[in-house]
Amino acid sequence: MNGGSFILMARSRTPEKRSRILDAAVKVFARKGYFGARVSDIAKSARVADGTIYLYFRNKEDILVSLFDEVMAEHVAKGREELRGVEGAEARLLVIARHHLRLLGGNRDLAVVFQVELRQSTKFMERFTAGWLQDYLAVISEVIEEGQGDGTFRPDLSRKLATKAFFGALDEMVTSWILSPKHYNLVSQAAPVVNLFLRGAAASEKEERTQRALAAVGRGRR
Amino acid sequence: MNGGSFILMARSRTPEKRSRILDAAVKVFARKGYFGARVSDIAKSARVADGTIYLYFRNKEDILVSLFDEVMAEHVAKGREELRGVEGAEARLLVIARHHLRLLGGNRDLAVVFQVELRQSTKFMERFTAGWLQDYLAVISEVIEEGQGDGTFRPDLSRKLATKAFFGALDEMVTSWILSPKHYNLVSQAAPVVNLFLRGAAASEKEERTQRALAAVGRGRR
Amino acid sequence: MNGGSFILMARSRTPEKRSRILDAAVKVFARKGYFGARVSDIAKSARVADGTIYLYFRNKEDILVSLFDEVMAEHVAKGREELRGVEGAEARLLVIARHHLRLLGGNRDLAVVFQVELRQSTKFMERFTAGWLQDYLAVISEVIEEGQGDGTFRPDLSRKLATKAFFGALDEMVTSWILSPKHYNLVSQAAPVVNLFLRGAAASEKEERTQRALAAVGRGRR
Amino acid sequence: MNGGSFILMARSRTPEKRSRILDAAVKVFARKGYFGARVSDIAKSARVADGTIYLYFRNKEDILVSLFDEVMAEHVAKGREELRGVEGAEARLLVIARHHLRLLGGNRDLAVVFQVELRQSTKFMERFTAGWLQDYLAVISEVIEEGQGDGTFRPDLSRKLATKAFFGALDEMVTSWILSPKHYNLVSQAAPVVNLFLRGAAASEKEERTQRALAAVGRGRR
DNA sequence: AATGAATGAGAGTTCATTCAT
DNA sequence: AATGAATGAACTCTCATTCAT
Repeated sequence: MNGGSFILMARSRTPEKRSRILDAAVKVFARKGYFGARVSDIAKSARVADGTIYLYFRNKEDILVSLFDEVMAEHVAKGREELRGVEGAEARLLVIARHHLRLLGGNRDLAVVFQVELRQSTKFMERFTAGWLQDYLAVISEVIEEGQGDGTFRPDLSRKLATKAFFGALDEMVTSWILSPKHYNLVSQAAPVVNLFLRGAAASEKEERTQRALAAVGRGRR
Repeated sequence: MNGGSFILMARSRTPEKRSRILDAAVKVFARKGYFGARVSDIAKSARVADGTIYLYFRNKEDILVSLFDEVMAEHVAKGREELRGVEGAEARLLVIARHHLRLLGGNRDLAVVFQVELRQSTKFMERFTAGWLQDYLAVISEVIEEGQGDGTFRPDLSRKLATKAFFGALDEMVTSWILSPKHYNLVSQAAPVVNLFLRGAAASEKEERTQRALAAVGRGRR
Repeated sequence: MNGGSFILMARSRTPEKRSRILDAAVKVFARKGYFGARVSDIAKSARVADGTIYLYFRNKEDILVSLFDEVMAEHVAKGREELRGVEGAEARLLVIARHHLRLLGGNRDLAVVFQVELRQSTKFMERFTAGWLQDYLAVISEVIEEGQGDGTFRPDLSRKLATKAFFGALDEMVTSWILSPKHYNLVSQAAPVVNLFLRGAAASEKEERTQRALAAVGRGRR
Repeated sequence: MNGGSFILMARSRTPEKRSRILDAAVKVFARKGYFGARVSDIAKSARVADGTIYLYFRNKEDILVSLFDEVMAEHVAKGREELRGVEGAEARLLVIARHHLRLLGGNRDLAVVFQVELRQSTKFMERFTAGWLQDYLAVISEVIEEGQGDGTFRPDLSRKLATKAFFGALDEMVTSWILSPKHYNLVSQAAPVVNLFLRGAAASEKEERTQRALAAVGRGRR
């Protein structure tokens, strides 16, 4: 016998349906925003009844929070995994940057939800900060500490500040990418961002001298 | 003669009342979030009737947008002013950073609205991006261009990317400050952020050698 | 088997509930007027929640319009039915008059809604006129045409004008009945109205002579 | 001293301003309907301040009621005047019909207000019925009585019913004219309406015989 | 008398959540 | 477990009316 039975079966809660709801939620939240999205929109998009949502999630907010928690859990786990095989603070920062930009650059809707919708309110923000972001920043912070420990990074650098600056730079790459009408590859920005973070924007003294000379010549020519 | 006019005048619409509403809105939006805030909350906080709000603003959204536009207009104008008296790309970046962090570090509620509430939805974000943020980033970008022009900054640097990274770093300082329970001085982070942006996190080669030596000694001691 | 189905079914939208809302609306509109009636009044009277109304109707206006459309659809259909079995323009006019006065004379609330509330604004009026009234007048017009065709009615009569006059007379009977505190039988006016419409108010010449004589005698007596 | 004084004069309430408000009200009520019209719309159209309206009228409803009362007072007075010089019930009915259709046919906005807006609600309707309509119908009724007295009108006619039918016919002419996109002359319908009212729609017996003969010939030909 | 800014009650509508089936 | 009709709290915005000037 197959699915067509006369006997009513208590179909059990399937994790597949749960995922369908979360996937639908990403789409709907990305298009309409958290407050603009109706639970019934998500239900329709997931092809379930409105009430079914509440068998899997406590309420609308729980959908967003679960979405975030689950994506982050996997993301952080995979990140630690990738990091395991890599030596050196600089290389590790690059891994982190690539990992970060790959996740969001690969799914615009998810990126919108993470960059925009999750920052809806201080309530979410605090949850975000107290939870995964803390973990996330801790990973970066550890790498920087390691770099300072082995002399790769400047010892006079506030670890906290550097961590925030690095994260902030990555974050802005994503936000900017979301809002840009152009469809460029986000991951390709990983290396340049890390390079800038490591070497800084200023020319080295030697470079600077060369540069100035060239600039002078350039001015002379005109 | 001033107040004593021959012309009979009804109570007139005062700009003072408008400001009172905007100030109240900052407070209320910061505490409850844009969607959580009721127009009547703002009215109560501004000590006006609900309907009065609509004499000064088209609707709730217009309050948030006006708030943002007006603060930004003043902020950008003052910023350009400050920049006028300063020479050199590095010094100018510092001015920008201090200006940015001073504005938001001086008014936590305003900072919350700018960092969190204005990013409510892609609708606001796009308005934000298409408008003031563009101007804002343009100012940074010009300074970087200038720095590259006179040899202060590395010539191999994507100006766009550097601009985003710089803004992203500053932005993250503010967000982090908002969400931190500690009440540290935000402006004091301007110099370190600019320093990191200019010099990078990596130790210079000379430093690196010294560092490694010290690190080796350190390890030996334990 | 009927009610006991194998298919699981949630509480389903019943047409019965829709009717209950329409019935309630007639009552409430009649008592308070369209603008004076609150949607919540209708909901309460129909013993449903406010929101339920919106499962069956797009908005408040749609209640009134649906009410009208549905009553008219049935009324016109039944009218055509009744007319089918009747021969002769005069008899047919009587059928129309009785049908019209029976509908409204049998339900004072409905009559109020039709005579008063539906004429709220030119918006409704135009809808009314462009739609059902057109049909309604067309039926009358056809009967008059028929009467003129077979010589029963005067050939020198503007069909349009006669139609309007007949409808106007009926309409006024209803309006007057609504506003009268007396509870007389409205249908009983059908025959006199039709008689007046057919024979006119003026005495025939023969009658007139008799009448004048009698009148003269009457005056002499006093 | 003239109007141009430095001293503030208590400009006295001018009847001219009152009329301006009433004229404006007719326009605005006609275009937007009573409920759709805002007091401020009327004020703007009358070129006075919102508050000024309340120096001349108790409230919004009072504007409509005053409008109606004043127009009717003049209309009825003029009507009685016109009637004074006319002898005979038939001629008098014609005078009434022409007078009625002239008033409303000469001012579409006023007609809209009278035919549509004044029938907003049973509240207005009752006021209308209890007041001027009563007077108005009384005039018609008297003429009919007179006609019955002198043998011009059929004695077996319910005076009340005939009055309503006559008024209803006229009323429908106006309503129909308002809603028609065509701009025909309303007064020209007075004579045909009165003729129909007096002679009826039915062919006289003699006519009927002729008619039938002609009809038979007509059918034969085809 | 005139003004028009200010008031605040009020109502239509939406939608997260519940629960009978 | 799944459904989706039903619920009703909640909120924005409008506008008649008031009243300080």
